Amino acid sequence: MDESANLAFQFEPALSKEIEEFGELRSFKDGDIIMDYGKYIRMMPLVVKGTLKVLKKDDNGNEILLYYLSSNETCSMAYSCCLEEKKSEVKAIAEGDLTIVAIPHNKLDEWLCKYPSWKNYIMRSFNERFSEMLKSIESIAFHKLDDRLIAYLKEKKRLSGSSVIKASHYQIADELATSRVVISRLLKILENNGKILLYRNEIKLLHDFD
Amino acid sequence: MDESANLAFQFEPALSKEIEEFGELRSFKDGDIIMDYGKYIRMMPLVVKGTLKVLKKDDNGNEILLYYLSSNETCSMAYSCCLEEKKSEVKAIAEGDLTIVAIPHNKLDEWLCKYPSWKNYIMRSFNERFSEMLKSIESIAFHKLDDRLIAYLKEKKRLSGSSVIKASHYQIADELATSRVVISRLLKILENNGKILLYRNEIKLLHDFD
DNA sequence: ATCTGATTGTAACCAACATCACTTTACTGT
DNA sequence: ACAGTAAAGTGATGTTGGTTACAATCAGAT
Repeated sequence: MDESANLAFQFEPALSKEIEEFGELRSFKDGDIIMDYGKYIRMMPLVVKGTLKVLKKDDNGNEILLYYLSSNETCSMAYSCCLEEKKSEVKAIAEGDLTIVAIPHNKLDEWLCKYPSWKNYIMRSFNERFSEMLKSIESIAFHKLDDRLIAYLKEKKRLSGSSVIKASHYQIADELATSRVVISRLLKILENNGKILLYRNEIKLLHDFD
Repeated sequence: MDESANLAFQFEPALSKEIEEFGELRSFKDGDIIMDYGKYIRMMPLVVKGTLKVLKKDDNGNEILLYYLSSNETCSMAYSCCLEEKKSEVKAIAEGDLTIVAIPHNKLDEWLCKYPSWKNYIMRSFNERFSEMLKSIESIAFHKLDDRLIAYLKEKKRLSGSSVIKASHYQIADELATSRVVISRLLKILENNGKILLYRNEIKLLHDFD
């Protein structure tokens, strides 16, 4: 289990060994669903490589982006769900190629007391997720759509490492919980201001994209 | 430490004893600040009696309500902050009379492995807070202000156990991150529809308040 | 009793965004 | 090359909620 080596660095050797032994390395392709609404979760995913997108849907079927998980991060929601054998309240989708280590649920609790580095990792994850959710709330409650769109594009750039973002206006609208028409309009304004270039299923961020 | 007896029921006896020994019972009055932005948190509050209001403020000074904590609940944010000696990202205010048990931060980690009931309590708390935050995001992102106002009034009723809500329009506006004028308008509509009665600093929910 | 400040009511106006309707463009498979 | 489909552009129009401004009302202090 070579690829998980980058995960290992932050864990004590004995734990790394256990992760190698009990964790299952799994690969996914763009759009594959790792967690889904109402489904039970029996393993906790640690992201080794790639990006995992976490979404929340309401009763009317509207979906909104909660946060992205990248290398070495994990989904705290999954953790709680695993422990209590609860159904998932969120959906997690692979964004591009994705590799995770699936930790079986019975190990989670065991390791918590056995390995301080695991406990710290879990606690830090909880904390990071809270922060992300707070940012999310702040963004939705206080910022206008154009700001949120810019923040969204920046985040995409950061995660992909590329200033070319591959997504349709429709997908973006979905993740920001608005309509395609609105996104098209705002993107067009950004293009007119010389911030981006628009292509089909592709947005190129220009140099002075702040 | 008599009043914490209601907390005790869910913990194993040995832990209850430790809570009695190391926890400090504290009382607050309406409006007292238990946690504040940027301040370090050196103890974790368990709510014994009353209600604790948890808020988040953005850079521009806008504040929004995250959730309420009532009896036997605790603030997971505080937990993470305590562990890592981090500054608080949220503010917690007493809503009416409030009694808490303050758990010193050095015990948190110790008990986690020592007492399974403590670990379960903490994990359940994390989970509940995540759910609350998800609800909050859902509410802000997908529901219109009138729905959110109704939900807010219902929650107030649930927490206080009374269908008379004591709050000014201004306070409500603050917690829903909008302006006083807007809240006054919506409340007046509810009154005209026979759902509520308005008084100064007081709102009476009528029977068919759905 | 009167003054003062906080609270509430209300009208008018505006910006942001949603929604609808339709056109144009770009890609895909045959 | 052409049809079919998905994506994107764009105008018109309605709704929600934010803002400003001002009047009316109430409660507590002097």
